Amino acid sequence: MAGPALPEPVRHAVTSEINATAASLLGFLHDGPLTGWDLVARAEQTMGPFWSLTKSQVYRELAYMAENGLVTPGVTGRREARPYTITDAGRAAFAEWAARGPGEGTIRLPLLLFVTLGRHLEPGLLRSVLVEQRTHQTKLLKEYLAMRQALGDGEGDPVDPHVLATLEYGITVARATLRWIDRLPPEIRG
Amino acid sequence: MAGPALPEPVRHAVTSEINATAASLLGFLHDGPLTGWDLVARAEQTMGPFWSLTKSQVYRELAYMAENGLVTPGVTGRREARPYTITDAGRAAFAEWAARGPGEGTIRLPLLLFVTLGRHLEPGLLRSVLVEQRTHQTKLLKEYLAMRQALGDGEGDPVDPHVLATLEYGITVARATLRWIDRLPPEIRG
DNA sequence: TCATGCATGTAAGAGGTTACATGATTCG
DNA sequence: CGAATCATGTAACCTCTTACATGCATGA
Repeated sequence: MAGPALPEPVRHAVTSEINATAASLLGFLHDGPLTGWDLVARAEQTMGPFWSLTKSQVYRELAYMAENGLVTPGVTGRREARPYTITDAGRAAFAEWAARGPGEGTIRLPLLLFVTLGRHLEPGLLRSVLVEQRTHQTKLLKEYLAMRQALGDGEGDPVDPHVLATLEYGITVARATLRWIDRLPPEIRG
Repeated sequence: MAGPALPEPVRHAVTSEINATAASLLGFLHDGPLTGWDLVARAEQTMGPFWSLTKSQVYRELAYMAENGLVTPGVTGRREARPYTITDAGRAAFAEWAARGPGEGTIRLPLLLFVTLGRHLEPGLLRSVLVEQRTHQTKLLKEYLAMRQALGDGEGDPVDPHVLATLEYGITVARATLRWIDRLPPEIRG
C-alpha cells in the first residue's frame, strides 16, 4: 500500500499577503526613499501612540520585503544609512492590502483593566494611577495642540489634511479621556 | 586552563512575574471560581474592545498558573466545564502585578493608518471605510447605552461603580470618535 | 576626546492568532 | 433527531518585545 505522501499544505498560495506592519512601511515609502530609522521616526511623528512599531520589526519587514522585491535597498549614505525605495510590486502589494480594508485593530489598555478591577486593588493605588494618567493626558494634549499650531502656521510645505486629521483624532481622544477622568465618581477618584 | 563554564543567565530570578493577561484572569477570579469559557466571556462583557483576549491565551495561562499554584482546577461540572479557583499565591501574584502599575498599553488602529495614508489610497476607498466606521461606532454606542440603562435599572445586584466607569469610557470614546468623523474636512469625508 | 545622537542589525523568547479537533447538553 | 451553544484544548504559526552588539558622525 504505497500511498501518496501527505500533501504539504500550500501557504501563501496566491500572492503572499503582506501584514499591516509591512503595509504601513510601504505607505510611508510612497513619499520617497526612507531608511529604517526614518520609518520608525515617521510612524512615531505622524501616528503617535495609535500605531506602535519597534525598530526590530521595521528592519525585519524591510529585509523581508527586499527579498520579495517590494522595496529595493539603496547605497548607504551618511553614516550607515540605507534608504529603501518602493517598487511597482511594492505599490501593488500596498494597494492590495488597502483593498482588504482596515481590520478590527487591537487595543489593550491596562489602565482600563485597573479601573475594572478597582475593587480588588489596594485602596489608593487606583487613585494614584488616575492622577498620573491625568497628568500624562494633559501633557499629551498640550503636545498635540502645539503640533497643530506649528502645522497651521504655514511653516514651509502645505499640510496634508490626512496627517492633520490623525492629529485631530489624538486631540479628540485625549480630551475625551480627560473629561472621563474628571467625571469619575468620588468613590473611584477619591 | 579549565575555566569555569559560562554562567547560565538566571531568569525569573525572584518571583516569576506574571504578565498582564494572566493578571487580568486572576483579577476576575477574585469574584469566585470561573471556567476558561467564563473568563473569556467576562472579559468581553466588562472590558469590551479595550482588553482583547482569545480563548487560546486563556487556556494557556490557566494551565501555566495551575502548574505554579496560582489557581487550582476544580472538578468538572456541567458539560466539561472546569472551574478554576484563585489561591493565596494567586492573590499575591495579582497584587504584585498591580503594584507595578499599568504600563503603556498597546494601540494599533488600522483605521488611523488608512486616514494617515489617505492620499495614497484609491479615491473613494477611505470614504467608504469612514462610512462603515461611522455605522460601527453608532451601533457600539447604542449597545453601551443599552447596557448602562440595564445596569441603572436596579436589575438584581447593586452595580460595581468600577465596571460602570469602564462602560462610561466606552461611551465617551465612541462619542468622541463619531464627533471626529463628522468634523473631518470634506476633502476626506467626501 | 568624550558624550550624544544617528544608524543598523541579531538573538531569543514572550505573547497573540488561526485553524483544527472533539465532545456534551439543551432546545426546538 | 438535528442544530445551536457550551466547553475544552492542541498545533502551528506569526508578530512583537527586549536585550545585546556594533560603529560612524557631530559638536562641545
